[in-house]
Amino acid sequence: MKIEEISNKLIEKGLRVTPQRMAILEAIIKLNNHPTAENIIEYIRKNHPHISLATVYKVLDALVENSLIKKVKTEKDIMRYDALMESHHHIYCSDSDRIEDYQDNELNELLKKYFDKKEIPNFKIEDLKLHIIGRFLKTGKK
Amino acid sequence: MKIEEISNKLIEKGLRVTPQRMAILEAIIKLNNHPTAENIIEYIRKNHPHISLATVYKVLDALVENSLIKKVKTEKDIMRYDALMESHHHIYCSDSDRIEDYQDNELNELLKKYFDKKEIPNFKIEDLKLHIIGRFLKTGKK
DNA sequence: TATTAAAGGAGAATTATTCTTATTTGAAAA
DNA sequence: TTTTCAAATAAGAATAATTCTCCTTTAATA
Ligand SMILES: [Mn+2]
Ligand SMILES: [Mn+2]
Ligand SMILES: [Zn+2]
Ligand SMILES: [Zn+2]
Repeated sequence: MKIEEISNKLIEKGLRVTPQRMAILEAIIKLNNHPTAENIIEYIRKNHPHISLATVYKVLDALVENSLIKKVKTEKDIMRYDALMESHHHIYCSDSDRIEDYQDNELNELLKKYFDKKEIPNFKIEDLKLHIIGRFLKTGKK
Repeated sequence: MKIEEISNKLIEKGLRVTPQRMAILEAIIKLNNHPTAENIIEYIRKNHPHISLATVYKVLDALVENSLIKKVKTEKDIMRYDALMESHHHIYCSDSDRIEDYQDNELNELLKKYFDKKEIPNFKIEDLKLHIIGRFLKTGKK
């Protein structure tokens, strides 16, 4: 992803392009593995050592608010963020904090078809996210 | 659920039966809608006004540790708990904090069959939880 | 009833996040 | 280009959910 593509994302949403926003959005995209605010700050400080914690949190909120990133659900007291905006699923490792994306159109269609047929009374489905929980096998660990 | 059933759950796990544990486990079962620690304390204080916050958190941990309750994933900085231990899915309301259980064996079998066929490389699935996100319709609101 | 490891209570500490307020800055307008 | 100013950032204080520490109480066993 080029730097210009990142600033275009901000411009499209009517957000001012600032070095902080560029760095944070770039960090989430580059880090790629559902980083925490802490992970993002650590990454950014290499090139941008003076960024403020409060700015990071405010920028993250603004990016979520403007649909440039998403929050990831966890059962920990730490928020994680995701730059992949297409609706997708997650693989959760049950003995570490690793979270991987899982994109599978066949599954999406299977689910869509299922809930077209079997409606939930008084409920309008907007999104379906499967949490796939289990263990990564040690062979050839990523 | 009778009071004796609740103490039996504790005894089966080798946990000592204390009034605090009874009250907390009963609260989660009775409240039924994925309460927060705060919700639980508020409920319990009616009959048990002197329980300590620290105790509530410690008991919740012990109950999770011993598989008597589960943590519920949210994208908020507040933990929620669930007394329904069978593997099940959740309906998340996108404009409130409401979370409802969704139990559907047909869906479970569909998913199981799907992932028996389509394996994820180097990954052993232990559980599948669908997050159904959307809106409850106002008609006959619960 | 006595014993004792386990559990609870109280309040301080921690920590992720939010707030406040002064300062700076991106970008539109002149 | 310079001016303007709403919007954004920095810094540190505040907040709030949760955890910790340390002392007291108690459930279960003998
Ligand atoms: Mn918090
Ligand atoms: Mn917290
Ligand atoms: Zn993702
Ligand atoms: Zn549930």
